Amino acid sequence: MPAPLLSKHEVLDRLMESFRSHGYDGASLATLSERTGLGKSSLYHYFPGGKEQMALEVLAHLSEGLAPTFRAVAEEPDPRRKLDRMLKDINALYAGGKQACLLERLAASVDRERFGASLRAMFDGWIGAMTGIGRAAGLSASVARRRAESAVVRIEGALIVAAGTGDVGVFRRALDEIRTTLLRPEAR
Amino acid sequence: MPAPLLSKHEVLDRLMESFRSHGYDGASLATLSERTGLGKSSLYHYFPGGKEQMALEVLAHLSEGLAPTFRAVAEEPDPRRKLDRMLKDINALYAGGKQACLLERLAASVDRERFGASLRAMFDGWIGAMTGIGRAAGLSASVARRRAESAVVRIEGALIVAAGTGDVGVFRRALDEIRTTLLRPEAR
DNA sequence: GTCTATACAGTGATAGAC
DNA sequence: GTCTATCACTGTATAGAC
Repeated sequence: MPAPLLSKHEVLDRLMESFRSHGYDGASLATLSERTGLGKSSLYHYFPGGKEQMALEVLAHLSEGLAPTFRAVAEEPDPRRKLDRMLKDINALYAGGKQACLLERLAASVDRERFGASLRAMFDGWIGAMTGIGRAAGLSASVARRRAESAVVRIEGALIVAAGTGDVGVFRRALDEIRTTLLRPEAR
Repeated sequence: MPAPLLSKHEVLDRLMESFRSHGYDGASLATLSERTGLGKSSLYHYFPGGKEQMALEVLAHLSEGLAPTFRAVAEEPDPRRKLDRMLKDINALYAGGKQACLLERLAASVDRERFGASLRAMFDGWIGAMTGIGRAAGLSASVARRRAESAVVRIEGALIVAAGTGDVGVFRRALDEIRTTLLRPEAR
């Protein structure tokens, strides 16, 4: 979208990075301007709705960025490899537990109500994708769904605890736990 | 501490409530002043260090508020009842999943580095208390500790996902999962 | 499209009267 | 101890030149 420096893709990447590291309330237009290299005016040219619109578009951008992972997971026939692919991409997305989650940052913001619908859609899509992995492994719908929800819960929680304790090992152990439990056969 | 209206205990309660609902960055001195009924000057009279000091003292206040629970859990002889007591108090603290966690809010703030040591101590204390429950049930130190960490991770994550999806059922299910798995005998 | 300049409310924080 | 008034600054957001 800008003729000159950055593509819209790159701009959204940098905005996302800013929101993730500073939080939505903590990211000022000054930081956003600095990180993107765009003046405040240019920022408003692209996002007339201000910070709120930026966050909304960043959410959509993240959703698009996640699509290839979800697609690859859906197309991979082997359940075990579905899960490995998902966990690998998640580990990369959060830089091994060092990077915060955009969804959490927005869910904790003062404008959270404005993001409600988008956040819900993102969480549901994510849990849905994890549910699909369990289903492919032969789990019942209810168990697959319950475990998927638990997996997403652990990932979000691990990021918090890792940040709070300064120990990214928490995140690694959470992923390991998911790896060894998500597809475990149901007891009967 | 104030001769007139509110005790320091009550002031800290209200500050905590403000930080939890608005986030650290989202809670302005104006809101803090309104919620406590204290003018900004009075606020600075009690907390010369400003917002940062308020958050630090609120953390200490929370720690004191949690002490009775931890003590009761430690003194209760039956492991099962230890756990039930802990989960009951946690459920109350977070209002069944409707209230955010102060630790998360501070860990996500722009001033997070200033809270680092206190946050780490709080998380460690919490995980330690949960570990004690597992130990009392005969679990090995390593398993008890791993499960305790996982429990705290789930609680934090469930609060995020519950807020993001608008479904407090997530929180209830997370507590249920902890109730049924934390003390499970180790496989051999 | 991007720049400089700026409006104006709100921010954290302080001073001094009472 | 609390008030009113105010500080310097940053916040989001716009206007208008180029």
